[in-house]
Amino acid sequence: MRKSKLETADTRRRIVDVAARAFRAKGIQATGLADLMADAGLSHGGFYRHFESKDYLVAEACEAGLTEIIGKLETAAGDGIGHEGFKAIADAYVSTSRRDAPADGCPLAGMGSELARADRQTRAAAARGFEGLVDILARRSRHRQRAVARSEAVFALSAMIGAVTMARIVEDPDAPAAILRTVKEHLTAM
Amino acid sequence: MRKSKLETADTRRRIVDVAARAFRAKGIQATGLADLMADAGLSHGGFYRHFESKDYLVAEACEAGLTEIIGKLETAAGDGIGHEGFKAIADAYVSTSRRDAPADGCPLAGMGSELARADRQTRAAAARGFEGLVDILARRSRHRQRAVARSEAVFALSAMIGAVTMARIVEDPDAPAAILRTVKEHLTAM
DNA sequence: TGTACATCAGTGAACGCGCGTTCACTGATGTAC
DNA sequence: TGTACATCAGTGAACGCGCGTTCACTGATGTAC
Repeated sequence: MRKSKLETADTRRRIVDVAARAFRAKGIQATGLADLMADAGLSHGGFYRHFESKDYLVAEACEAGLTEIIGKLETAAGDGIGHEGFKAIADAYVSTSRRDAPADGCPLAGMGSELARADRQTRAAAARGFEGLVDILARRSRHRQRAVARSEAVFALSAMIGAVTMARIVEDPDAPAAILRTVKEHLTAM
Repeated sequence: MRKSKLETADTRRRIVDVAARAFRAKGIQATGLADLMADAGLSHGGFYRHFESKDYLVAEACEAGLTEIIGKLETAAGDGIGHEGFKAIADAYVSTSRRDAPADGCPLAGMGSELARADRQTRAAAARGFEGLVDILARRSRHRQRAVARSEAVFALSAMIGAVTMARIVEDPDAPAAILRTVKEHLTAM
């Protein structure tokens, strides 16, 4: 049953991908390894051929999810190097479609409060992702001074994360859209 | 062993209090009923004399935590009816001491991503709390028009929730304070 | 007000269940000659 | 290049554990007369 090195690497990648989606959509604790492995087309016993423990996978999945969303947002910004790009990123992040698809969204919004209690490696990955997001925003700020641009980016990103989190909690069908629209307006006016 | 109605009501209140603190600090799923009951000075078997299920307690604890934080923030605002009050609330919410004491903090920041996956009752309680927080901010806005004041409050609160969540994730000992400081500056400048 | 009985708050053992993790096994892949 | 053996990816059953929930029991409280 041994698989080739290529297949092995592919399997590992598949597990991380599936996990990155599931953790964002269902939460870290609520996602069992057996379900994860089944989604990746494997039985659960093989998990430990690829990862030392669930925690190690969590850290990698967190990193992968953040890399993915950063890529998507940069694509959304297009060649918008200036403030147009900033607005495009905010628009893409704080969107109803993203709210309704947490599996494809930002790990910081999808599993924020769980990340605060995760182990060091996972928190470090999340922190790097946060920095990355701050960066792609700051580079497109209206402000020339780096410190000011970064400061604005940290504020904007905090609002974006908070808004998407809240939009996913609120029950009333109109409320989430209202929260997202409101935050988006303030962000584009920055 | 039957207890008086007064004692019964007191026990129930104690369980909700203990739960409201534990859920914010350790997360909903990570908090077991047995631990909770032990913290309240009881054995776990008696839980179902007070609540139909864990989910019912979660909803009540969420409501209690939000009522508590709203009260604290109004106290922090003092008689600051105007914009001074707004700044005082932002200051109290986005503070290092609050970051380091999630049990006493805001449920929306402490268990945000778990709330997004909670049942209808809990999400409704969280939504009411969000509205309450928006209200105490909006009432102290610089803006006269109600709609504008509310819009500003939604944006500010989103940033506050996101900032505290992120400040709890980030590893580097200086970074959380930097995030909170940055967001606070932008909020007070609103 | 006093008595007899029903109620029920709290105890502690037990339940089934799903979790993360381990393990013996299989057989294709990788490697050494 | 071909052969013999070691490696190890994946399987599926099993592990101990802690979870939410149930239950028989206890005795003090509440209630009906």
